[in-house]
Amino acid sequence: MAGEPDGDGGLESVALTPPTRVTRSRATLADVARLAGVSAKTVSRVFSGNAYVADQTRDRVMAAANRLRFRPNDLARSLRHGGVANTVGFVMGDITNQFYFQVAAGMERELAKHGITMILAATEDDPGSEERVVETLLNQRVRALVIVPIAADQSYLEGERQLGTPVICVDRPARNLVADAIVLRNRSGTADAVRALVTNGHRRIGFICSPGGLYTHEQRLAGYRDALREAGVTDSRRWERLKDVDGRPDEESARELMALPDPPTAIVAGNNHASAGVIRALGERRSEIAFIGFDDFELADALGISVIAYDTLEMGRRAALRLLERLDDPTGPPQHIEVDTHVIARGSGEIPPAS
Amino acid sequence: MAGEPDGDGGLESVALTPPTRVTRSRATLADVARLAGVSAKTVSRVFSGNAYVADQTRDRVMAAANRLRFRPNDLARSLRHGGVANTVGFVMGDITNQFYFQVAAGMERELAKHGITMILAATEDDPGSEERVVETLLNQRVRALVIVPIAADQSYLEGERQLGTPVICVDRPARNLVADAIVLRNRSGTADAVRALVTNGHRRIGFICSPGGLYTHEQRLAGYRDALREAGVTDSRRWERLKDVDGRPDEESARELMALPDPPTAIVAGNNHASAGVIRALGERRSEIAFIGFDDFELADALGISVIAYDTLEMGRRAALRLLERLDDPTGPPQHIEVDTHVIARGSGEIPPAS
DNA sequence: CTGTTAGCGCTTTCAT
DNA sequence: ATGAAAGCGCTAACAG
Repeated sequence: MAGEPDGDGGLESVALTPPTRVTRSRATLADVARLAGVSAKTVSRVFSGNAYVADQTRDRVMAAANRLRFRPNDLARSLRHGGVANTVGFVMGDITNQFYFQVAAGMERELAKHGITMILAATEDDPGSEERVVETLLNQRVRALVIVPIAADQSYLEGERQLGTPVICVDRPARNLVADAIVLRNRSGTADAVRALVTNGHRRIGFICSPGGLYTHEQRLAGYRDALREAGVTDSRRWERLKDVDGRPDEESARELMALPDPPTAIVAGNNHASAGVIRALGERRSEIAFIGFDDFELADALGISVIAYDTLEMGRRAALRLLERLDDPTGPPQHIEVDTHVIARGSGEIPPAS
Repeated sequence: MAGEPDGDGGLESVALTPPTRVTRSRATLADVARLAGVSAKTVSRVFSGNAYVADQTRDRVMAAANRLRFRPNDLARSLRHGGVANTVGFVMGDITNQFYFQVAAGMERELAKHGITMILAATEDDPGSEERVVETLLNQRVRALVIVPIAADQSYLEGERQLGTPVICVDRPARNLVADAIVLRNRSGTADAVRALVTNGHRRIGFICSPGGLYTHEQRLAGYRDALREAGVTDSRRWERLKDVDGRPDEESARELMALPDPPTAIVAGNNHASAGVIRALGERRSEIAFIGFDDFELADALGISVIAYDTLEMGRRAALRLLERLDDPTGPPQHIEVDTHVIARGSGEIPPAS
């Protein structure tokens, strides 16, 4: 029992710490202070950085800290410091959707620069779970919340906002809550694509997108209609296929359009799932019918597929920047920020109508 | 200025909330206790769930809590509870790589079932930043660490492990650290694909993959060689193109192979970047040369590209499960877990050699 | 069933 | 430049 089996004697007679505990527990500020022969506050000063500590004292503290593998406890630090952690919560929808993760990536990069870490949570696109998930994050005292709203209503967050927790919505605006929103240029972005097709001579242009009812999809549908109205096409409803309306998956919708007596000469997909469906449906006829899809995807360039693209990382970055501004100054009206979209011409969207 | 321009007046006179305080601060347990006329501990019991509290008392507490918008502070709770938070840290490499995010997704889903939240951090594939990033997480007292190792050595984590923080490595094993590892069946998975090509009559099979030096890529290369050796092909080195060896990007490597006097009749790509390069290089000749790529990708099915696939979510899930086991029982030897891979035949890999 | 006391690890006063 | 005491919000360990 006695005898210092681990040979840490020999140094400046540090018999201060108990010999050999079976489960060595983590060293605390006080442990370091004891070993260094200073007060806890001095150790605190060394680790907080911004304070006057004599170089010699600092060295002694650091030596003791390293020896004990001391690691400051951010939990305690945060608690003492107003009870707010140095974290930000991000509430995504379907966690396997890479769009959300790209947003998360953009956020993380920006937040990391400011020493803020990100806590992740997912609603799995279940409206009912949103409030519960948000609560988990709030209980962890995140400094701000970035969410992709899925519940019908975000008014439950009003109290938090008043308590000083900024809420930033991504991809869709919040409902019944004063919050900043970072969304895509959905409507005019889609209109741009349709206009390009019209310019190229197309008049019969299909629009395929499911599910309906989502903010983004509604906006894109509106953009599609805008452009066709401008072009004087009055019967565009005939070419619209929205799953919630007709209950058909996108691929089938595309086949259906192609089977019409006067099939569309061009098709626009409202998201990348719809794109996949259309591309499958087109099959060998990919070179006959023009196609543009909303959302870029891997290898789309290698395959010559034109898309309405945007910088997903940028969305996250903007969310993070807005959030940092809010932390600095919580006042001011909510901002509605649109992230730009642009049509990338890769071939499929430039196919002229077969005459 | 006055006059409620937006007309949200007229609703049920909601003057319950105090008029307008400039900075209302967050309610604490003590506040709730005071309002409910009970002790703090009783409120604590109500919110911890597992304790005997009279129904009537509970109701009174809940009423007070709701009135004050009370929200338990997990920071304080964790501090009191051994100073360990209910979080797990995940250290990814390049945060924009969707592979890592799929892993994160699988983890999140499993951890969420156990009420554990995930904190995210990225090394951006910079070996030098790994230790710093890990430190940030450890200071937040995560209960466990899941990392995609990038630094040359993980021995700096040995102390933490001894202190009871499990470390799980994903995609690559750790070096100089006792830690569980969840990796893909890289070697035999690649061999499977090459064997399928051989069975189909191919003998000249190219392998393209960059960068070299990574564990995963080395394993896959070894699998490729295994299968060719089995088939009695002795000059396979001629068909290998590894960026760190020849400094060429994958697409160029593929063109180079195709330009040989006796070009390969089949090509295997060692990761999805390499796949993109090969597909670009193949271009119109996609129907002549067989191709199989490691890593599945979006729309690969729609495009008829055969791949060596695996369940990325499963990787994350396995990491989470292993982690939960370790939390229960920190002892036991490190496990090396391989997640299965399988060849998905979609056409490109089944093209016979041109004779 | 409920309350009191003490303290988790740290930092903010205020001294010195 | 350093230290002592108090307390952030919560919960074990005891009472009662």
